[in-house]
This record gives sequence, structure tokens and C-alpha cells, in this order.
Amino acid sequence: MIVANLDLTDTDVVSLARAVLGYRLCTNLGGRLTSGIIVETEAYRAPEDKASHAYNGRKTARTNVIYRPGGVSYVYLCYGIHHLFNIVSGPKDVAHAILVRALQPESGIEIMRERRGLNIRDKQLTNGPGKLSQALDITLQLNDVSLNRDSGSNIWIEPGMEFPDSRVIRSKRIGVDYADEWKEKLWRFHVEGNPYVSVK
DNA sequence: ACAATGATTGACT
DNA sequence: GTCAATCATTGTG
Repeated sequence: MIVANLDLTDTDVVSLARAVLGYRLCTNLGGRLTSGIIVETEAYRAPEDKASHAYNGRKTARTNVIYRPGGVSYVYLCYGIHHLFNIVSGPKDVAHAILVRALQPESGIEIMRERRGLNIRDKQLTNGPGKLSQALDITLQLNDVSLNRDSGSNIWIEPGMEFPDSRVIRSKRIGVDYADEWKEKLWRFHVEGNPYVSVK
């Protein structure tokens, strides 16, 4: 599926994770619009990537959505507390996904503050995968839905701004120490110096 | 049916 | 730096 000029059915999920930086992630729930610019991502590339939920071709009720054609959401509950948002990518039956780890808040900052805590500083609203989901009210209700704005979804991505390669840093993914040699892959991308990134 | 666990966060020493 | 929260999902029997 083509979403916002981005071909999310491309098989190169690592390049896609880079390309998604600068796009705007939006939710509109109950007439409340919140959005932010994507400033940190990670690529997950099943079946070979041991860090992926679809590692080794695992196909279950939860992971089925990762095998869909690119362009839909994959939201799951982590540690029983936090919802994490992914962009499913790759052709049908290719289980690739892009975890969105941080946003630079744009619209609805006061709504985000209501959801996150009234005394939360702007920099702490969306600087982590669980935090941004709370700020945008991304829950399991938004799992497995199209990210095309035209489809009438309550959640979508759209072009925002462009970051030059000179400002993009590649590094190891966060929190995947269990994944043997796959934890060494430089499949995390973030905008250098951006104050809304989760881990510098 | 049961036990283990996690792509995190916030509170605390 | 340490640690607990909290539960859907998963593998195992």
C-alpha cells in the first residue's frame, strides 16, 4: 500500500525505517487531534530477526497483522502496561515492521498533557514508545487499521518535514538484548540532537 | 490449565 | 544505579 507517498510494501524495511523520519503521525479520537513528527524508529525484520515478534515465521493471533501488506498499524501491549505502535511494512506475507519510538509534538499538546499528566514537560510527552502511545491515545483499538488518511482511519501518517542524512544517526536497537547477534544490528534511526528522542 | 516473560516507564536509593 | 508495576501472549504439559 502506498501511504503518504511512501511505498510501505517495499521489502527493505531498514531503509523504510529511515525514510519514515520526518513523517507526521496523527490520531483523531473523539474529535481530539494530536500529532507529532517521527524522530526515532527501529526496523524489525522477520523471519530471521530474533528480536521480531514474527521471528522464525511465528504466526499467531497477535502477530498475524505483521504479515499483512505494508501500510497498516501493529499495536501491542508491552509489560502489561504500555502500548507500542508499529507501521507494518513489506509485501503480503513478509513480516516486517517499523517501531515508532519518539515524536516531536505538534498538534494537541494540551490534550497530550491531559493524557500524560498535567505537570509533564513538553520534552517528556512523546520521548519514548510507550509515552507517545499514551499521548496520542494509541491502544489496541487502533491495531490493524490502515494508516492512509484517505481511508477514514482515526490514525494515519502524512508527510511532515525532511531530515538530511547528515542529521540522522544509526545505532543499535533498544531493549533487545535477548536477541543474540541481532541486537547488534544498526536498525535504529534518530534525529541528531532532537530533544524529543528517547535515548541519546 | 499453568507458568514465564516482555520492542517500558516511573519511582526510589 | 535498582526495582516493581501488570497482563496479554506465548510455550509447554
